[in-house]
Amino acid sequence: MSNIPESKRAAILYAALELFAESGFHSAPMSRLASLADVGVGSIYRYFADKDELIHAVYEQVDDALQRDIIKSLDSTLSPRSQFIQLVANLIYYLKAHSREFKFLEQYYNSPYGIEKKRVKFSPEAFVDQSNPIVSFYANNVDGALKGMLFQLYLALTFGPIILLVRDSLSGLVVLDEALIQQTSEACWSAIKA
Amino acid sequence: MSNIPESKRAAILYAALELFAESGFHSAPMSRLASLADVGVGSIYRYFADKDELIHAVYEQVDDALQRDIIKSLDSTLSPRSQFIQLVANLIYYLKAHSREFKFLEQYYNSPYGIEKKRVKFSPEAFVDQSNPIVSFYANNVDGALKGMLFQLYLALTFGPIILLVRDSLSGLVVLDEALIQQTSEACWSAIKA
DNA sequence: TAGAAGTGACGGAATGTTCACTCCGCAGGA
DNA sequence: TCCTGCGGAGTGAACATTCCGTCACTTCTA
Repeated sequence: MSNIPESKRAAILYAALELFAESGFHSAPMSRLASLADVGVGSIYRYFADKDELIHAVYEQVDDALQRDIIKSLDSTLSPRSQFIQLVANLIYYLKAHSREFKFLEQYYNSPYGIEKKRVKFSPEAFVDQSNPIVSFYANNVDGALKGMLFQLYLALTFGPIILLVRDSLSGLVVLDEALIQQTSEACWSAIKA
Repeated sequence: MSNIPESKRAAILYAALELFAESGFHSAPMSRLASLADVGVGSIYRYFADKDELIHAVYEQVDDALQRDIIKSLDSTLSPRSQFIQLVANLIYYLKAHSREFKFLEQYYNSPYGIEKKRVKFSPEAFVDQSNPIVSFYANNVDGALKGMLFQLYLALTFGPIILLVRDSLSGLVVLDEALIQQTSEACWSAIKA
């Protein structure tokens, strides 16, 4: 019950994020994970029932951190336009700086593991949950600044371009500098503003 | 040399598309593919050197068909706006109607298999290839109708939302009816128009 | 033209490899 | 001397790929 077990658990999670992001779930043997985390194979199973549980645990951690960053970037005293542009720009900066997390999330949501999570997080019913700051941004539509679209369409128009662009940036196809990030944020705003 | 071998090859490709789209590359054993295609395991290896070659062959087929559909949908006699909206709407219809192809392509481009293809197809250098109708649409920028952005950004703003929306439609999170498709096309246009 | 011999597509059992997961003995603290 | 967290060899299952006998069909020959 000391914090040593927790730090071992943390080491496993950290190594798992790196290995999964780099190699994909299917090419990340538990044995390789063990040596990367500097831990015996058996010890991994002391903290996680199986590989699936480990994958979900990594997701929870990554998602928590991302969520916290997004919330931090929203400032409801700003105009809707400024609020939105700040949100998009911040998100791009974050994902660019956390490429492991980005790659992991992409995999997770595109695998059987993440399907259920996606459904819960992004369903039309989730649109009612005002405690989520992103949801409430779209739902409140302050001053009628937005076009008045389906929640799903807002999400697609906002996150779709971001995802592709960050992907390209990680592949080296594009240099995501400040100017480009600004331009992207504004273009996304054009797509959803009234 | 009769056409029987070719039709067996075609049967394997067809079954592979279905199986890969449904189960993913890693959960699609060759044995299951064989029984789905109504073929012996050994026969698959008569037509394809290994699983990788098969995956790439499926990709070529799927991509060809998609390319042909896109080209068909472009009509350079229309205004840039109409041309673009038709392109987007058509693409959404196509992907919605060809969910197997869509799922396959998503997997392919997000796996080690497709990385090289993506680099070749979507690199900044590809922006010069005027024989590709999509490229020339952005590159020519008739009447200065577009904002004048990086090729990569055009692609992200156009295809990003489409991909997310079609994904949601396939998960049943959204009903992609004609009105929504129209709305999406116009929103994408707002993002890139001058 | 009957039948023998050759050809190559085909199926699927057999093989070897890779992995997730288990089990058992060990080290060190109480 | 217990007890507890640990490591890593061992186990069995799943899989890609190979190998070889079978069979339908063609070509040759008397």
